[in-house]
Amino acid sequence: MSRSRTTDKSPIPSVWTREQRRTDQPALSREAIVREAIAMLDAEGIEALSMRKLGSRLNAGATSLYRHVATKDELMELAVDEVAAEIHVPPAGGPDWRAAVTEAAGSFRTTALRHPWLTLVLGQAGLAYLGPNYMSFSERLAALFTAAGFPEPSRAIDAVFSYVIGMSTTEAAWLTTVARSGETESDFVARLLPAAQQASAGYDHLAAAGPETSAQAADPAKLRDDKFAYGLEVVLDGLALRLPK
Amino acid sequence: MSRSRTTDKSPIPSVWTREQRRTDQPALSREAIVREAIAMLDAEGIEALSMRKLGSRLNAGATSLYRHVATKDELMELAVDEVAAEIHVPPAGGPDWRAAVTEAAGSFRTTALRHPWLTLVLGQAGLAYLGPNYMSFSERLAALFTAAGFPEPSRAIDAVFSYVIGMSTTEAAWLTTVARSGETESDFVARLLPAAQQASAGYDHLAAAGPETSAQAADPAKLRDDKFAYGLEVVLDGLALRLPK
DNA sequence: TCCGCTGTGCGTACAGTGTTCGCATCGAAG
DNA sequence: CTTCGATGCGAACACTGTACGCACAGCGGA
Repeated sequence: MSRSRTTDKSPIPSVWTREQRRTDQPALSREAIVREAIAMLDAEGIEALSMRKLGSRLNAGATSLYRHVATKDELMELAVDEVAAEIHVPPAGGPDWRAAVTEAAGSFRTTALRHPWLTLVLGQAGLAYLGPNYMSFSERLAALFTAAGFPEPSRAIDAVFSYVIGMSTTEAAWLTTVARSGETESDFVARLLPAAQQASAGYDHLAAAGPETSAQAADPAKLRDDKFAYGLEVVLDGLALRLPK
Repeated sequence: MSRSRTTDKSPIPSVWTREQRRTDQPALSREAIVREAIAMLDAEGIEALSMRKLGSRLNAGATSLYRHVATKDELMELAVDEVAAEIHVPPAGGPDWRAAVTEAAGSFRTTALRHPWLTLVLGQAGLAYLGPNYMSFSERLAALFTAAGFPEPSRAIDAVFSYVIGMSTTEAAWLTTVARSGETESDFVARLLPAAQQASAGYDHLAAAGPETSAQAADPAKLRDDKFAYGLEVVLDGLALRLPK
């Protein structure tokens, strides 16, 4: 049933078969494990990832994974760092620092929404930000903000990216709940609307201020984009005031 | 071993004994369960909470809890809402909206740091923000921002509190890792310093911009306070620009 | 050719987890 | 006294992460 790399005590040990194995079933390796884990996390969510399922996806036993990864937590940190490589940060020194930061922030957000488990792990993670890709992400940010002329670049970065992380976390949680419902975001919003309105009955200011009008159920994704952009502009405006003129 | 409300088929059923039971061992109730769950979460962290342990803490079997709570996830949402009541929001209409928002933001942060599992659950939560306490928290915020004169109060709230949530999540994750180490924050920082410096070797801007100088290991808590306050000022400055003058 | 050695896979097992089910018990209502 | 709905709970199910020890493959040296 469970078969390892060798099909069955290969009768004719030739270079061909061995080559084929190498590419066809690339053995168990840290990279392959992390890659497959990310695929599972993206497809089925964080609570669906178990070492046993991951193992059988790789045609391996669950405990074989532990030869390449110390623990499941470590695997999660590796996954975080792998995904951190997807975040794009424009080169430092460009003419328009706001555009560059906006690009980096947006790239973080889309990455976090593409991998909705990212923020969850970041919220638990021991020291996920010590991984090479996350470090290089931080380094490029530092370069960007330093070149922009901020006297305390790390404080500026923390301000912007705390906002970005907070918003992305909230959005990712929302999208996960939507996904679990099996509906489209619009349908889910429409179905949730009465409950939300009932829950906010008696809260005058919430009802007046809230965006829970049915007109906006039309394109919730655009609404989220706008909300993110708005808050980001707010933070960047606040930061601009601190730039030595 | 495990004993229920009745000590042992009480021989003399009197009002006294019954009264005593009522107050002494307040039976299993949703409130008691949630309260004890929060105590466990605060004391031992989110991964230490299991239905069995919680049950035995309440002198009850694990499965008895399910009479009062549908599922563990639901219990977590109840815990979140319970804790949301601790967040203080000043009354709307005061003369200094910045001070009021600063107070609310700070109260959210200290609550999140007092219950480091809060942000974790918020990041997973289906619709935790529909609980009564969280709703009333949102309502008071809406009142505050509306009275301050913001044309789009919900956007302003989202901007500020995305920042607050992001920063609090990061801090809570950090504090959890520190707590797991069993050391004080200062000691942990000191011990981590060489590793961090080695990890950032070769990253020029990180080394220059980062706060990883040993001088600051002295009072890390104050450093965090300052960082939070700084970012909050940034966001509030950006928001102030949008206030109709 | 054989011998060990090292690295890798995995079957088994352990101590837990959330949750379901059916039975026992109990206080109050009729 | 009987009946009934609410409550507690022991046993069980299907999982989980992971430690341990055995099996075997490939390899460098004798």
